[in-house]
Amino acid sequence: MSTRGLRERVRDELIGEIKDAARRQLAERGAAGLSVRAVTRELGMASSAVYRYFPSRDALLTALIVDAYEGVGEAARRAESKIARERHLDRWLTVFRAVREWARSHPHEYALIYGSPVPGYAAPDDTAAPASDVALLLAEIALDAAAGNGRTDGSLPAESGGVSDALAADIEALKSTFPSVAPPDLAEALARTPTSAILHVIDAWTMLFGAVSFELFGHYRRVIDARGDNLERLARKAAAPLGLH
Amino acid sequence: MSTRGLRERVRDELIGEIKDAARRQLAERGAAGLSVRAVTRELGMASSAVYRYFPSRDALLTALIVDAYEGVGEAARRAESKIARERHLDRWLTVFRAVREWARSHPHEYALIYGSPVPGYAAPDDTAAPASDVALLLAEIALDAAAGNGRTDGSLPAESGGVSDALAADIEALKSTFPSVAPPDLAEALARTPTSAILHVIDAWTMLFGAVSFELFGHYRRVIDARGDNLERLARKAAAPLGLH
DNA sequence: CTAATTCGAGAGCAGTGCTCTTGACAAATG
DNA sequence: CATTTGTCAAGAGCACTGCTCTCGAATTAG
Repeated sequence: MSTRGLRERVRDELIGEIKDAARRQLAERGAAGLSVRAVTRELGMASSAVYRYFPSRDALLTALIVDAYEGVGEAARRAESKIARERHLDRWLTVFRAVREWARSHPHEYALIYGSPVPGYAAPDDTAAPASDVALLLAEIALDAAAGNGRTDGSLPAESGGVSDALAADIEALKSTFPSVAPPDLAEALARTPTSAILHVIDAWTMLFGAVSFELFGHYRRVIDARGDNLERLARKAAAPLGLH
Repeated sequence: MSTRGLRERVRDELIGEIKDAARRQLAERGAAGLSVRAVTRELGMASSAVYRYFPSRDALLTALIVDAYEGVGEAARRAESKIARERHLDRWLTVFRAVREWARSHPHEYALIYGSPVPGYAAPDDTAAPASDVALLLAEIALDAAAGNGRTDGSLPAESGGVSDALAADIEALKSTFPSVAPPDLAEALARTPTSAILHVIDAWTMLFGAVSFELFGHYRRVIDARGDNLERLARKAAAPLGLH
């Protein structure tokens, strides 16, 4: 029993070491420059040994993708948790800032998840939850703010018009997927949230990563230098339609 | 004279054939799978011959990047030019739609310019103009709309607050770069445009490519299916602060 | 017509992902 | 305790990559 557990533990440890070395390589040379041979050289093992643990180079990259999603999500959540709960706008802005900071300090890992998709990478189901983490965090803050603003039902303001039937149906369908990626109370509250408010959160999520990607991928070069200031301004703009000021 | 011109013409033609073959490869296997040997196989020449025309594989990719920038820009401009000039919102929405359509029909070329940057690629100066083409088109439409709305000075409404000094200074600096990327009359009109309006255009530009990237890179999977409808809604949202309805 | 330049082809180098075989070691079974 | 079974790392090897160099052939310039 314990012997078998030990064997598995050694295996898990080695998998961890491989991933760590691969992450170092990734940070230095980028995804295209990640070589399993270089990884094994760093670890002092034969290149073929890696294939006992990862079926292919792409599989190793996929493992790093999952970790990276958890990395951004945790960074955002950790920063946001330090802000007083009733300071809703501060919490919202903190999420934007934390994502940007994580991206700037892990540029290649960020590019791995929000840049061009890896060819052989078909998003596994266990990626769904961590990938939507930041969006859910934004939704949670928006809900808290609505509740704090005296709306006893805790719901966000509804708007009419501008939303096609197909899009409205999509959001209805989305609501039914929340229980599998969010805690029950949040999922339930979101199910009661108007479609327009959920769309505003999706917009904010899109704007956040759109702006961070533009910054990291060089599209703001010779356009905007004060990119932190710009993101904060954008965050406020995205928050306004949700009643967050 | 004519002989030398002929020689150069042959050279330019071959460069074109290499790029075409490379583009085909790019469309099939993506940027990571682009191989100069495969390109030369398709053209029936030796792999080493390519290096007479492109110093490296990355240089070949860079050439494709420049072409791709021109491709989106032209697609947007061509679609927008077919809309009656006074239908400002239609022109605006058409730009959004055209960029999305181009991206969906050239996914790998889109990923090349708006996805993770190519490692050995340092944006050359001749990329600056085509890269900002879509943003300038959006700005032009916003200006036309403001002029059509009876503002005789053709300027967009100014807003106060929310813009840091550093960011405002960036936009002032940006205004001085317009003459080198935009036609004189547009550059002049933009120089007279309030900072807040220019920021709204930059936001729209960010939102457009943020949403298209999210769609193409799979982040809207299991979130939104009616992505065309969603982009149109986002386009209207981005247009509103510019007085475009 | 000759000299200089340009060009394509081929060989070759160092590197890659990945497969297969071989032999050592540990775990479970008799 | 001895034997079988399964796991593992290592090494050789294949097909491929980007890229360099050399060597003739073709073309241009003087």
